[in-house]
Amino acid sequence: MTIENWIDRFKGLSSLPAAIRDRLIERSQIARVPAGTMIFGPGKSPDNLLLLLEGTVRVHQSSDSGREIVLYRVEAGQSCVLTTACLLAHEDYTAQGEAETDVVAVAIPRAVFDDLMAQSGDFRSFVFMAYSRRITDLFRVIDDVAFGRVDMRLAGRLVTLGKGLREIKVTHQQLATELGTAREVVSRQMHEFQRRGWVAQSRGTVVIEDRAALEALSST
Amino acid sequence: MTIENWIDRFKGLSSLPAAIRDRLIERSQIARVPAGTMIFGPGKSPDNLLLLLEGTVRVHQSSDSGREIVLYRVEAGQSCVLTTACLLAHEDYTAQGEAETDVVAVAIPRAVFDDLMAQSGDFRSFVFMAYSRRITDLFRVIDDVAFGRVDMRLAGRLVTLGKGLREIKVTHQQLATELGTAREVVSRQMHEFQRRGWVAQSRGTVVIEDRAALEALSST
DNA sequence: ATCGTTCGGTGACATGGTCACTGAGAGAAC
DNA sequence: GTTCTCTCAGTGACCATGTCACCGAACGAT
Repeated sequence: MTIENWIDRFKGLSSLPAAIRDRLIERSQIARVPAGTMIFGPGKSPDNLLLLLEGTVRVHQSSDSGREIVLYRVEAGQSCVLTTACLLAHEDYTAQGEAETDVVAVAIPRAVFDDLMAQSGDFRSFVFMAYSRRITDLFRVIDDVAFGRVDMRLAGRLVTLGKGLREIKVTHQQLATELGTAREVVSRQMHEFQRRGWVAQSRGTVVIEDRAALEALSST
Repeated sequence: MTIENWIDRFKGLSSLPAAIRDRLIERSQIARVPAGTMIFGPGKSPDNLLLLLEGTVRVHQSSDSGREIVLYRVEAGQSCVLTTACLLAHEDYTAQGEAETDVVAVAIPRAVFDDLMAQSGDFRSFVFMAYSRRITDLFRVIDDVAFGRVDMRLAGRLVTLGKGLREIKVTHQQLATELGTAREVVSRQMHEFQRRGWVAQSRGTVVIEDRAALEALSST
């Protein structure tokens, strides 16, 4: 699949009529963003809707006190759609989005987005479906933070961050940010996981020794 | 203002062209819902977009363990817009909306909503503006729950629930649900507020004795 | 090899959540 | 009015989590 055929990488867009597809391809641009770039954030509202072709965007929120929490990730094949509310409503979010890896994305200008919303029911469905997904993510975060236990959440996060690999490059501080907790709390839990033989650790890396045990704990 | 002129009660809708306004009025219905009714929730996705004319809808989330947290309130002049994502994406939310008072609302059927999204840029702006507001609310909840202190949050909630009145009809359990915490925690904090002379309590009611002190604490 | 920085470990303490139980208040039933 | 019952609030003990202060180990740069 060439990069020009990017539309078919988005499930909800492949059913668009040919005329709309052509306009979309013609009026949008491919953007390449290096890892670490802040894509949107306080005082930096994006003027495009991004559809990710490669890489991931991590969206997180920082508190005044310096603690942070990861809200969700935008993966390849998904869109930064919550920013469109911001984009169209001229309102600033306190959340910020950062390229976690090098990112390749389709940038759809605001005016084109608005046209498509007007002209295509399929595009509207695509957008609302993406909204639905993100809002569900946010509900999940609220549930976890308000009612979840740190050990379960940490175990689950290790499994998903591991993506099936044995070794994860991540610091305790980064894990704390994932969960919205403090580094010391992660250190203590990781120590306990290590004691049980579920993980092995060295500076900046975690090795998963017993994925099943972590999964079991995370779904208690 | 008669109830037929409800459109002008919604800031973002009053600029709609006359033709659209007429269609909207013609194809929507006024719904009256008694206090306590569950308007949407797990397994009950609404098939209308509701615009509130009178009353308030409280949207909250329940955990498996029985604890609950209030996510936001929809007031008169606002819309239950997050449910439209659900409505159009056929996806169930875990959150539920409940009429907190008797509610009078305009019910816009799904098909009409979709037509309006296609035909009116002003309507699209209205919808995205409402989204933006709700999502900002959710970010705020996450920030509070993850990083906030309960004494500050409780003080703030007492002030807003009080709406300027001296006396609030609310139980400790209800206050706990507002904040997503446990009743005992609220009882202890209320005891402390009482000791400081900021509130007086009796069964099921709280009297605010020193609003300024509560406000000061809530914005520490 | 040394220095400076980042990362992780740890103890003491404060805050918040859970559990088990108590008694007080208010309306219903008698 | 008295009693019964149910909801609401208070409390102590304990556990989980967050904060603070500080330490040493690991690593990269020079």
